[in-house]
Amino acid sequence: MLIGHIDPEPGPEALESCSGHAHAPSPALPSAAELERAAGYLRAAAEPARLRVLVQLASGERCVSELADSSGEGLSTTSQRLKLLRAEGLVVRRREGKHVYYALSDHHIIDLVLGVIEHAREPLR
Amino acid sequence: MLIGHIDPEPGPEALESCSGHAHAPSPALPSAAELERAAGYLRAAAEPARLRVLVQLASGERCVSELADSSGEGLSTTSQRLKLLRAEGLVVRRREGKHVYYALSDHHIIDLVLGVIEHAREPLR
DNA sequence: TCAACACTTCAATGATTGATGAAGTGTCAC
DNA sequence: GTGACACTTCATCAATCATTGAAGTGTTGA
Repeated sequence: MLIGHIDPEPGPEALESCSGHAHAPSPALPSAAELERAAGYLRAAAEPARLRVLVQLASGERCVSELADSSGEGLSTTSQRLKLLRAEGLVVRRREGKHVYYALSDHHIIDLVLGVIEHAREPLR
Repeated sequence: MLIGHIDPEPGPEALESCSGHAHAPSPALPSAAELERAAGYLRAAAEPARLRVLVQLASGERCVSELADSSGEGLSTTSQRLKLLRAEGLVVRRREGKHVYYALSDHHIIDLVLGVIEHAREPLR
């Protein structure tokens, strides 16, 4: 499969204009703050253990000990993971009695998580 | 030392550790390999400098020195970044004379990149 | 009040990562 | 061939990160 780029071909005469900067600049290059924030989302999800938590949360909220049990790791480790995910805005927290329930913060996160998992399941390029 | 897990063996049907909350069993929890691969995609994109490269490539292919110039960093640094992105399968490489052009490998990557940037531009929760 | 429970935070440690200059590879023009 | 150019790889170093036990916080029920 090939590419579906906005600019499909580099141009017939644009073969040597590499050092000329004659390229059309990207439509709206994100600001440094936007890049930082977007990278933060990705970085938070970019670890197998945290990603697994996100996948679990995609089917509904869970409390910390449930997540700890299903991962086979300690409460401290799990709590630290959730803290990071929350700091980046991927999950939200809700206390109910002695338990604290975590859930994905919005549908964007669900899309991101399910999308990347689906991509990982596709046959290799 | 005694503070480990207190659960005796969970019965065949006792899978929840919280107060009897029954939720749908996670539809298809990804395998460890799938999680690793998906996390690899995310990790590769999860850095502002690399993400900026991906955004630039979303509007068309670029050669290494172009990307180095626009980032204000050295060729070596830029090349290492592209190598990582290529190792994770996010970009592809094409040589043409003295130049090497990089492009996003498929539309999934474009969707991922543009999606997360769009998310980062939304108002804060 | 006290004990038990469900987390959370702290601090230390080992592992991973990103940036960089120097050296190496590949291509072109002469 | 030689030199110039466009990268790529190597080796090193500083910074960041994930995990863990211990200690701390908050809630419930006796």
